[in-house]
Amino acid sequence: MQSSSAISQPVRVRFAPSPTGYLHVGGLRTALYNYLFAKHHNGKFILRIEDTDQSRKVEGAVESLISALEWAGVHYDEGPGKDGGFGPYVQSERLKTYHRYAAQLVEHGNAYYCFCTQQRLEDLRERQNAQKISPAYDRRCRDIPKEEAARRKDSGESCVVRMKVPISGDLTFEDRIRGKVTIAHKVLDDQVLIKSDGFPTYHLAVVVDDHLMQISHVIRGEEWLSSTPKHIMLYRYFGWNVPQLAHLPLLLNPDKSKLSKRQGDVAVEDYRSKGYLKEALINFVAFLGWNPGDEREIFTMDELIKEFSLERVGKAGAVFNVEKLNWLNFQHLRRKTDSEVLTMVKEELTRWALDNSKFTDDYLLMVIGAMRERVSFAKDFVEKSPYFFKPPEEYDSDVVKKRWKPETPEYLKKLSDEFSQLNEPREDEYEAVLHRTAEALKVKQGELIHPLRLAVSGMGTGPGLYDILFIIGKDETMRRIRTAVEKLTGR
RNA sequence: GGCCCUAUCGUCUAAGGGUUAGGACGCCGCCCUCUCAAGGCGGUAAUACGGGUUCGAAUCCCGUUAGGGCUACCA
Repeated sequence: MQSSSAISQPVRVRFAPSPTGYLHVGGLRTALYNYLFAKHHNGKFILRIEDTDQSRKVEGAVESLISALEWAGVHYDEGPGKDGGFGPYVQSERLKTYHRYAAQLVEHGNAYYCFCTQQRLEDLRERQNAQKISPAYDRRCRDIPKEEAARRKDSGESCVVRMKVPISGDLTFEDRIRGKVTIAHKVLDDQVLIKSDGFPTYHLAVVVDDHLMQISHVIRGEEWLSSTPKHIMLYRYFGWNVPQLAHLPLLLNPDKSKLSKRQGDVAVEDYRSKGYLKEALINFVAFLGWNPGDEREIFTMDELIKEFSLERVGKAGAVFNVEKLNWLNFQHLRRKTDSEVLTMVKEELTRWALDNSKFTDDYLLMVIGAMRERVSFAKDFVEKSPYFFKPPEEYDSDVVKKRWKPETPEYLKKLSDEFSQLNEPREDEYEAVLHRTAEALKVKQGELIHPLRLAVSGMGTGPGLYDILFIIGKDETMRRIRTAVEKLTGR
């Protein structure tokens, strides 16, 4: 159906969400694939709002959709607020257009007015279910003479527009991901195109808009695969070229059901607020159903644009697995420059209501250097090593049990005395002193290192002890030793 | 129920007739080491099942099973 000239047609793709709430991670992936495909081919990525269902409209949903996309770096070239000559990009603002094309369909005998009440339709469906036959419209209004239908419509009788589906035969189309798909006409319903409230259904609006907006490739979720034949039929009725089609596999819960709330977070905003990097989320979501064909795993947006192709998109649904997302977050976080991390750590300190101004950039940079290899999230700098920002308030009881012995206070006091002799010591000077002290005490270094770590940090894990001491400084070290000895002696 | 789609380690996936079925996450072990990480090395674990086609099948065909989607005046 596509002539060879269609190949040189500029690439124009769209993401067309309904404004019914937040942006779902599945939606993010669909948007991302469209975006990557567009950018890879120097094409345009268009955002279109499909708000044809008045009852599901949610206030503020468009704004939250756009802000999530922008945050993720999936920027649209055309869409609400960015007219590229094909607007408006909100379907509720295009009602007249849909009516015009629906009228054309009726005119040509490819659609008809249907006056059946919703009550009759319900009864019909009930009867069909009882008889165990597939529920479908019985086409009662299909053969009402045009003049009569027009008269009834003009007299104000409530009606919808339905498309005429051929009774027999079948329809085959080519999907870029799934290959040939065939469906028999007889299992297709005479789909409603214009609802009685005057709004179009998805099926009419999507075809009209994709054509008018010169969409070259329709890349969308698999849930649309079974209604695609109806869309193709409409393209044919209108005499339009069908865009290339690509139906993406779905994103799944761990139990393989369709990804949903209840089983974890599904909103992009949830991941954003949990501290995930957009780079990680994008990288992760891109790999749910696509891979570059080699063993590289860490990709930036630009690299994804460079490598992306529909040919390498898989067919099977993919489980959204947070473990791997966490690992990717770690990978992307460690690729950030120190100054980028610095900005993030400052934000975290503010969030934790810790006095930001108390710490110089140089100080924070030292903390970052010490913790970089140990954190997956920016918030970990504060959560995993709070001792860089305030003295320990308590001491890990397991570590106390294991490392704090009756003679420990005496050792630490001795160490503290030795430290007091030092003048702005560096890491290796602390180390040398500890080494000497251990020898003098005739104990192994571990007898000092572990309790000292506990005393200054309250915990048993973290960066090298001497790094910690250097960062918090001599005075603070001695202060913390004193406090620990007081609190942990004679428990 | 009907129609459509899908099926490789627990998870994401590579291998599009010939491989010891590869990589990554996770998990386990070892090395490194003051702890925890990071890093290095190693291990665990898969072609849903049954038939064909073929010298040869994860790969092609058919069936079964399982999962998913659709079946609205929702998208």
